[in-house]
Amino acid sequence: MFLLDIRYDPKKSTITKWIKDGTGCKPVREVCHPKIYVSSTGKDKHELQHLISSLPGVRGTCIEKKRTWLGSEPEEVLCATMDAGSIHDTASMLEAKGCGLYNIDLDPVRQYLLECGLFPMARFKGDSLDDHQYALDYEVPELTSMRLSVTPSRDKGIATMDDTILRIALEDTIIEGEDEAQIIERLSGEIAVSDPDILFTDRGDSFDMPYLYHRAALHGIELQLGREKDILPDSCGRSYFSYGRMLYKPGGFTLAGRLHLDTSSFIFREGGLPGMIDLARITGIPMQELSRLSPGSAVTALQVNQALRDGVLVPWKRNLAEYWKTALELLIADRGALVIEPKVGLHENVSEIDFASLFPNIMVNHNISPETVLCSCCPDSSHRVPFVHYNICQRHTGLIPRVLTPLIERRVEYKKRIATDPARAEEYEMKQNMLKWLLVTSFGYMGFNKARFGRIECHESITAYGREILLLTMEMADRMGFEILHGIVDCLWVKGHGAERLCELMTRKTGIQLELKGEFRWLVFLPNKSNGAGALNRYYGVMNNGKLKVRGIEMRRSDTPRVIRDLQEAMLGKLAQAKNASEFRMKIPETIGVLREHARKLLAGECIPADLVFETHVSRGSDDYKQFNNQAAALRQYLHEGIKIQPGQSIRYIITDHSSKRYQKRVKIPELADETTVYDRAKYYEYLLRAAESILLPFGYTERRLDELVKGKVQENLCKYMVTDNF
DNA sequence: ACGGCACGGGG
DNA sequence: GTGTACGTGCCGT
Repeated sequence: MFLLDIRYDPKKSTITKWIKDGTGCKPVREVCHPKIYVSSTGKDKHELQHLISSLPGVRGTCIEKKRTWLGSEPEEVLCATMDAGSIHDTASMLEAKGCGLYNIDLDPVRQYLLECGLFPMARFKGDSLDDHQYALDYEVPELTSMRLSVTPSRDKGIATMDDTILRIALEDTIIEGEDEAQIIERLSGEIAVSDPDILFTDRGDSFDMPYLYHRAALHGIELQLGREKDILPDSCGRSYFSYGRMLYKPGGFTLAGRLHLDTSSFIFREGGLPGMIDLARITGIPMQELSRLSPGSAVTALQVNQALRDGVLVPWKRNLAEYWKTALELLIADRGALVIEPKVGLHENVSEIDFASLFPNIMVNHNISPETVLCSCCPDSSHRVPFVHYNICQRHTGLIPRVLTPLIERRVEYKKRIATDPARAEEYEMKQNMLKWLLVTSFGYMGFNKARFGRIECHESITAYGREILLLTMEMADRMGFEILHGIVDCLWVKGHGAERLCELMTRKTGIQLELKGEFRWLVFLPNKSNGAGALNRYYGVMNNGKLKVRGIEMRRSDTPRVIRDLQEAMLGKLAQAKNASEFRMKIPETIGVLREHARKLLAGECIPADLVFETHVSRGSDDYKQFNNQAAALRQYLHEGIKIQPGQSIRYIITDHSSKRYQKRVKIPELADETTVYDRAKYYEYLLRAAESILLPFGYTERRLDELVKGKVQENLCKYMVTDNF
């Protein structure tokens, strides 16, 4: 028997556990009230307890000994068992009275699991747990799954909620017909009969699910896709700022007793089902919630779980959004990682070397955690952070290292098994990849002003150690006769032979694995187009195994139309045939030929609309754009069709007349395009030249020269002359 | 010239 | 329920 899913109903204060065994999946319910904690800070404890006991929604109170911050001694605090619906009002009132409040926004499901020592996908024997949360070898239930997708009639070209359902595909079954109500009823029937554990969709929360329930409601049908009456999301989604840009998260259509998983969600894409199950087990986050989260939330969950197990309460962070760094703080934070400007141009015999999980390893090796950096118990410690000279606790291992150490070890073990257990290599690869992402995000969280267990001094300390390690590596490389071409954060590009030796030496010296990522037959670092200096993260090259590595240029961007991507791929394809630098130079004229052919096709109007589409995420609503750009024009066009795009959602458009100030003329939404739609050839040609320039700029080819070459004003042999002269 | 707007990286 | 900051290119005013 396995714990497939678990959810909380705040109205009825009940936990429902969905237990799967050989015969099916059944709900087991129990009443459960979440707990909150209150510290009295100077007031009389018993008077406060008396007051809280009398508040509405409070089921009971008691006094417990807990730590109110990492590393502090346990003290007496009040614990109130609550109706979930009353928590926020009660907390606000007590906060206004000057009380400290804890565990306020802890999900009741996670509280419950932690208290019972349970976790998603855990195995039972009878009534008792027969599993271990952090086990590496565990049994996974045999899960049955079906893929669901809905096709709307697209009456206006673009899919809308007003379209009738054209067709529903449920795994191999196609449901279609004249009568929409019948289609919906048949879907319900098919799912009830097949009774799958998982329903896979492609972005089902964004379209398929809300659309299906909306159509069902129009016919007065109460659609049920879960194993019990569905609970629909009460909000239709929200936009939020993350990763430096606006994102949009639709309301989650999670089902009762059946897992609705989106195959294009980040966690599924990166970890697949094995990675997601592994992560659900160790974080204690149920599969359906987990599939809708970012790895940062998984990291937070691990930290919160560890803190709670240590008897530490989680402070309520209620004004999370209203905090901006001051200029001084920004100055401090700015002393980030080390960057060496790349040497622009073509290079041979280059090795890329890179420290594995540098920042997580630094946090573990140097015990970096909010309560250990600048701790008050060892102010005179000789263990100091380089450059900033903070003292670090020598007596206690911090929360962050205690969370990270098992993750690092788990990943190392999975990586080992990829090699030793080829039959399950793919599964272990997905699991280790998922863990890699947790490690990557664990660093950024330290400097994140909204993180529960973040602290800017930790962030600074980590980058300080990072700088020291990279500087040491550069010194060693220099002494061994390598030329340093470029370096960034945890990675160096060095010119010379025998980089393995350098890796071995530095691994031994730092205790962190320095890996030889690859040796390049040749490598081109590209200049910044505005000032000509070496651009960080813009380069391409061919490794010894023949694989092309490309970073930063147009073809790597998600908003680049296919025509541009195709051009760059074709040009680089030619260059990739070169075995060394001199062959590379000989290949350049061929890339001009490639450009000429692509340009001819484009200017002749032979490109198909699908290849011309720009797809971007909008950061604001249609009215909030200060400038009339392509995005604003496309948004207006969507709105004209009755479609409201939320900030963070993506739009698609083709440029039809880039200089036009009229939104209907400037761009065209591809679904609305017809035979009369004509793309802006001059503009796309300009983009084509720029994309070619991105690749060839170090060799003297500017956009203008490329234009002349394409149009045939300059002879090709002249450009050959230029090339050989360039080095 | 300068501000507005969007996207990247990792293995 | 939520990673930062920054580099880069291109566009509009």
